[in-house]
Amino acid sequence: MAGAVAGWAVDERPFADDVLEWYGLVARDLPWRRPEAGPWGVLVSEVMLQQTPVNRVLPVWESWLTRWPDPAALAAEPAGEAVRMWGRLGYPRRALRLHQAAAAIVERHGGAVPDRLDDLLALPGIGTYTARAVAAFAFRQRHAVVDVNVRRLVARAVEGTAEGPAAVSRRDLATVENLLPADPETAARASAAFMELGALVCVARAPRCAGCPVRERCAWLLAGSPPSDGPARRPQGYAGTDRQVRGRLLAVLRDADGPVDAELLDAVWDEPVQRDRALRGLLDDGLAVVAGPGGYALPGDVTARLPV
DNA sequence: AAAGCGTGGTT
DNA sequence: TAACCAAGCTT
Repeated sequence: MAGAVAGWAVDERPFADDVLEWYGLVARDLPWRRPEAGPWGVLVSEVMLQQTPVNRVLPVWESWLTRWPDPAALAAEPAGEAVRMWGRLGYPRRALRLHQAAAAIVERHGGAVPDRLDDLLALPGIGTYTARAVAAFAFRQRHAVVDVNVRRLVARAVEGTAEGPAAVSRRDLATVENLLPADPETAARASAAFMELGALVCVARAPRCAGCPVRERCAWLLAGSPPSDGPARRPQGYAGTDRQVRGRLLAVLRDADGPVDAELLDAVWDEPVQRDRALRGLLDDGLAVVAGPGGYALPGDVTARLPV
């Protein structure tokens, strides 16, 4: 058994074992991975991490959990406080939905984060990825947890292609589940390890294959690292979009203690049609409310001035 | 089911 | 420097 560990030939040893061994050596000590984080801490971290890098989440997560150590504490405050605490994490609708999720957890589950996949999935802002992540990481269940990192890792290591699919499919879930060890606790750890490998080594731009624990069996590397064949993803674009205007408007509301006059909002964007459309969007989404004649505020910041 | 939704670091 | 990229969800 040349090159074998404990009787495994390289291609017989489970994929997850190689990744788990690597994970044991290099895993980051992230606060939401510690047992004391609890299910609420895990849930909050997963929502904050949606489309947002770890380093930016860390300080906000700490403040959030200190102020709102359980769902009931958050649900007891106005939604606007959640939006304000969210700060500049981006996609502030997540703060609103996290507040709604906290209320739903209090109402439907007695204030305890549910441990069943379908109960998690029914919460606002919790989709396929997040529900599985919470069930696996907080409750140590065996579920395929497939995010962009895992899609890319599987595309390369298993399928031999440079890029993963844009969205999760049933087939992806099945493929990943087949890679999971049978024991739930080990499977949960493996799920974190897959994501960590995608985040630290099998990265999008310039993968660090030399330090990869599965380089000897990676289909993409064995095929000579062929470039992506599919069409290029169309760029996001941000400058000049409604998103940028919404961001500026909301920043003004967030940084104020209470209602602000419309003139303050007018100052953030010259073009009135787009500005009004963006403001209307914030109102429609519940991220802002009318606060008296010509005034606007975060939801809950409206105490003194009410619409006439 | 494709498009909308923030923000900032990296290359 | 402009483009890319980051633990997605919703409609």
